[in-house]
Amino acid sequence: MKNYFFIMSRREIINKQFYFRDPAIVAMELLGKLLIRKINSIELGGMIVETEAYYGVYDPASRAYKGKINKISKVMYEEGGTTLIYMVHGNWLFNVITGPEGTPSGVLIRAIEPIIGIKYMIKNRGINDIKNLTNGPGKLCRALNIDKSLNGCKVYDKDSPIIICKYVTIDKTKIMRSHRIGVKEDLPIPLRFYIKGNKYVSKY
DNA sequence: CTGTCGATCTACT
DNA sequence: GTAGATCGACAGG
Repeated sequence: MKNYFFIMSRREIINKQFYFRDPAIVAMELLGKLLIRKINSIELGGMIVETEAYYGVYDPASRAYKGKINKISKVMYEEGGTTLIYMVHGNWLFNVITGPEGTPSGVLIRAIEPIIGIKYMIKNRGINDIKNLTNGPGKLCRALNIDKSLNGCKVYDKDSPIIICKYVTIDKTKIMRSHRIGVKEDLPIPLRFYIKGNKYVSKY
């Protein structure tokens, strides 16, 4: 745990207003932030290196495209900074809601770089390969022991089991964007953001 | 690359 | 009750 004191000295939870903005802006600015999962007294976490933005009702790839039709799309209407977790293809995916209450948009966290509690993540994932620990949306949920019981948490609340903190600032020239992965019908603008050259990004 | 396994929800029998 | 769909992961060739 070589950077432990550095990390702790930097720890500062991002305020609620951060999430009350356009999902693409939030997705971009979440790169380089620290995602921390608290389980009793232990902590697991890492730096966010890949995200995707989703625009509620205007977005055919969004679960809220057809309105408040199920549990997932209802959570999307909650206020910014709320967690949204749902199952796809047998994997939990972790999202953070953006915008004020009533605007169904959010950011999918696709990959993190493991930093805190790596040995516990190895245990949760059942593999030793560090670079494959959290380089995918389903993988990072398993590594951090995230499931639907964590739906509706506030990532800006210090007592929440999942929080997001300031960490490092990513140089604009290192922020790359592309089209989203796995969606059948994407919007014309690229909404996937990732850190150039980071080896924990899921693809490319 | 290709197929299989996967947990949950929806929409029909 | 169960088939079908879904923003993945993995093993195998």
